[in-house]
Amino acid sequence: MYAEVIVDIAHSDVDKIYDYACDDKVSAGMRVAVPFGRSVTTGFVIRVKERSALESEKIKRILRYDAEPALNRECLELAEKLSERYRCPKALVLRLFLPAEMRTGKVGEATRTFARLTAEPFTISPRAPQQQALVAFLEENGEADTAVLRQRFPGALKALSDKKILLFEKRRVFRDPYGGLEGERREHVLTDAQRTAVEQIRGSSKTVTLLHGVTGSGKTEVYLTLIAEQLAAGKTAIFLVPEISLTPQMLSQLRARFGKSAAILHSGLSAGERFDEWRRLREGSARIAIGARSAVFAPVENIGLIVIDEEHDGSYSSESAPRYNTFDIAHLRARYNGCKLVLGSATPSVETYRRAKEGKFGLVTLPDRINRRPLPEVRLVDMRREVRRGNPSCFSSVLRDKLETCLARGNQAILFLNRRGYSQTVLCRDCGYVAKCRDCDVALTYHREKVNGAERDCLKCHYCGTNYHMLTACPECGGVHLGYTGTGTQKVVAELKKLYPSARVLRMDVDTTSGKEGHYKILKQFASREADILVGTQMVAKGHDFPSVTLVGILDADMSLHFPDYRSGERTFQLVTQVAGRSGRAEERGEVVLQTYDPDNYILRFAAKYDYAGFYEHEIAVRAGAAFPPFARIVRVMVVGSDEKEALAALKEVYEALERIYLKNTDRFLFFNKMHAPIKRIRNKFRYQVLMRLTEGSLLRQIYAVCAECRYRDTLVYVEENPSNLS
DNA sequence: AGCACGCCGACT
DNA sequence: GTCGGCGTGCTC
Repeated sequence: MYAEVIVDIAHSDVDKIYDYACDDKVSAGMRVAVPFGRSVTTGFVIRVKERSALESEKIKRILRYDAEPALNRECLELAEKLSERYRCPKALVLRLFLPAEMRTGKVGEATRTFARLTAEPFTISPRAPQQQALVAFLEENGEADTAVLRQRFPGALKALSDKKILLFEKRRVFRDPYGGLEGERREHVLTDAQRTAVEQIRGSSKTVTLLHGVTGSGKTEVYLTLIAEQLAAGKTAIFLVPEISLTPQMLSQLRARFGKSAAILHSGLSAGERFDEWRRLREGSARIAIGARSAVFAPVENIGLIVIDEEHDGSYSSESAPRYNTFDIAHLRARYNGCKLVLGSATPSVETYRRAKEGKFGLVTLPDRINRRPLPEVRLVDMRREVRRGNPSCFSSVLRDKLETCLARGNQAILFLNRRGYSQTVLCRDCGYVAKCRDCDVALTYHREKVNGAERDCLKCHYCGTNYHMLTACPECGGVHLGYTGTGTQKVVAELKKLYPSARVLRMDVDTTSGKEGHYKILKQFASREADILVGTQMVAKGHDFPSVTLVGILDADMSLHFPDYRSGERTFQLVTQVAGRSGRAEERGEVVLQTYDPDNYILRFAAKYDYAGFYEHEIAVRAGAAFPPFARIVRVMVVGSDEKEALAALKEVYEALERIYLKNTDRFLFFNKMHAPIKRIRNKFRYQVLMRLTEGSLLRQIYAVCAECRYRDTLVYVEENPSNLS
């Protein structure tokens, strides 16, 4: 027998099939160890065959193989498609299907030792109550984990073991990442609207259905009902959420509902736990995979439903090779399994909503919050008038009034500002110098933090993370008149403390949420009312449910509006709607103050009225008029390298190859040019781009092929489709 | 990815 | 004369 093997080396030179001799126990999908060159490598069997076309003296033998296949038929076919589609080595795609722990081999199977009583007769001294108790415990339970026994009956375990009264057995166990996270089981009563939604999705003839429900409309209950149905029918399910939504509350809710049939794959797990969750799915003892983007590759078979919650969320696109899109993978898997794919959002992406309106996707709507609770009222505040009235602070007088009322009533408030640090930039008022990072073409942000009670200030690069000492004088002209522009979350907190010394303020941004449970700690503190005001960046906008929050302040709604990106309007609408949705989720009606320098902006106007349909109609007309996606495709080829000369050579080569495509197909191009990337350098790597706008996608294959050909020692060339970030 | 082979510069 | 630089090419 011969096995066709892909070696687990992510390099295009070795991205081909190698034949190895093997015995008949080897099957497709298995991981194998093979001699390769003069070393031994891991590989994946993609096919087994009777004979090989190669001369037999060239063929080596498989050294070792796993007991059972790690990858099923579906994974192998999907991997093949994806490596074609993204023009990347098959090894790179195959890795997506396996937990990283499996490759590094650092994690083994966990074992526990279980003890039971011997069948031989024995007696125990009445003077040893611990030993008596342990024996009684085992008589009742049959057997028990020695770790438990050691803890409950200290000392007795060793004594009984020495007397040969106990028999031990070592067994493989799955690590349980939820230690004590049992959550309480509760009734799941659907509202009429939810029941109708469930029926509509169930009855739809379409593979993909968009569940468009306003914030607080109870979409999660709809997903869970549909998932439970599939489990009852003996099928499996995949439930995808943005990483940040995997809060302990959500996990315990899922655990309470689905018990151990749910496997949760998230970044907070230890390597061993993640590995075991993956194995429980592969072996079928867990049948729902819940997790962020990468869980779309979960090793489940016979899928009955795939859900992508918060469908519009940017975290569903992979930022590193292979740059896959979660929806594409989910769609392929749904079609392979003949099951439904549900996309849920209060603010669907324009692209998704368009496909739903055109009838390509089913469309199901939850127009009201649960129990018809009203959405919070949004007040647009014109910050230009505040400035004219002599209020230079980042809080309008309206916001201050409402904050005072909110605090006086014992409620909580959330203030949202999408900029971390204290001030955005530091500049010299004498010569105009702006502090910049040494390794990036980026202005530094001023940070002022309390560390162990002492104020510490520094300059931080938000692209590479480097810290610099704060300036005392301008390095260019020696001037000492330094100025600060742009307010960040740290400054907001400082101002709040000045205005309301007794208010307890928490800050949530990447600087306060380090560590694997960083988010959770802050959210828990706020939920248990250890603080009155939560100040944060966009991470405060996502799906949290704080019943006491009755006021949301959006300090600078224009920030994301003026990003040089065709999706900035869409993103602003989503952000404003999502963060506004945090207000008034319980009995008391919520309020939102939306501060802007552009109060007539249509995006903000529609967001203030929660008018998604209005926003969509306007936005789609703008996109059609300007020939932007979904009416065109933006393709950016990035050339990134630390050697400027080599990067430029790569740019020249790839540009010339792309130009040949362009010249043959000018009718399909709306734009074609090469240039510096807007940020010319990040982490000391020079960045260039070829930017294209195409009328349709048929040339993409050629573009990917051209980039795959362009190989340099130290320069990366890659393709981005409709990039969400053009920096 | 490794690792060998192979062809040109400064050294005991 | 040799040691060693890393460009090029191969691994079933």
